[in-house]
Amino acid sequence: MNDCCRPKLANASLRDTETRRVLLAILHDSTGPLAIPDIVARCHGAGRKANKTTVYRDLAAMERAGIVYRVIVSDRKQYFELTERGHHHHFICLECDHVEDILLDEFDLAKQEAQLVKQRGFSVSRHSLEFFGLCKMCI
Amino acid sequence: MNDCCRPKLANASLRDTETRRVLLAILHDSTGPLAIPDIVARCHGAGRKANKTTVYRDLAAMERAGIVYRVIVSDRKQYFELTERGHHHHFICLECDHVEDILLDEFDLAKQEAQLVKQRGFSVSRHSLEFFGLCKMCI
DNA sequence: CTCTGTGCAAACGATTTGCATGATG
DNA sequence: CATCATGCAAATCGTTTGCACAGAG
Repeated sequence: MNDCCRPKLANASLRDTETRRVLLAILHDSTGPLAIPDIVARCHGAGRKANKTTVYRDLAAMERAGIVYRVIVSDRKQYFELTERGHHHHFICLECDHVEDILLDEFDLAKQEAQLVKQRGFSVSRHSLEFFGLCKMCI
Repeated sequence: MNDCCRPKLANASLRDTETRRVLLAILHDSTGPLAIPDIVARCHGAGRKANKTTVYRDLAAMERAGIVYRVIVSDRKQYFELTERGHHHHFICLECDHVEDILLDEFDLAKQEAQLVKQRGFSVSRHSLEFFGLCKMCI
């Protein structure tokens, strides 16, 4: 069932372990980015009693390999999602911390980035756009 | 010198204390949002040996009063800036964590927000847009 | 004088690190 | 069987809380 992950790991010269396969399956089944404590819980729920340290290290390794993406969202927790989901933005509920994907046209953000490079001398590698508010459950 | 802060505190029915005046002066002198550990250090540097707990509480109180704004930027640290700086966006250096203000036209972000409300049923109260990369010092 | 602000120590929660053991390729 | 992955305990670091004392209005 999780066999679809094997090539991803192999391509990245990462060893094929049960924990990594479960992690990828969890991210695959999610409709939005997940925080690590949550991922650890789901891991245990799925019958894989992985240690949190391992989860942190595996996600970091898979991020280095480009398989997962670290989402810089709100304070205090880091979220992860599958890179294959592609670039998009997020809506974050201020009440329950739920994070949901938002797909937008990239309007003139790219142009703005180019301008930053020219005018301020930064090297801009990516951007993130988040909307904050209350989700349907919390309104 | 910090007397300019007094009316702000009074208007918010917050007591006029040395720590609060120093905090406002520090934020006033900064060209971008500051993280609390940094603010505490600057506080001590300015001769006000305020306890970090007090700094956390004062900034929270001033945020409640609308005087300062809590910036949701990267992970693990919360940043603050003066509300009077107005709405803008940020550039964050991935190397040194330096945060700098970015002024952009609000292009169609407002329109996008309205769409979110209509299409997804969220209540959106604000957004944040950040650009990540390397600052001039770190390139 | 009363209520709010402050300091200190301890608690918390996410994340990281060191080290010994286990499994993969 | 060499190398990489894992588990466990302890350390870090930003942040929060409880409680007693001090200062502003």
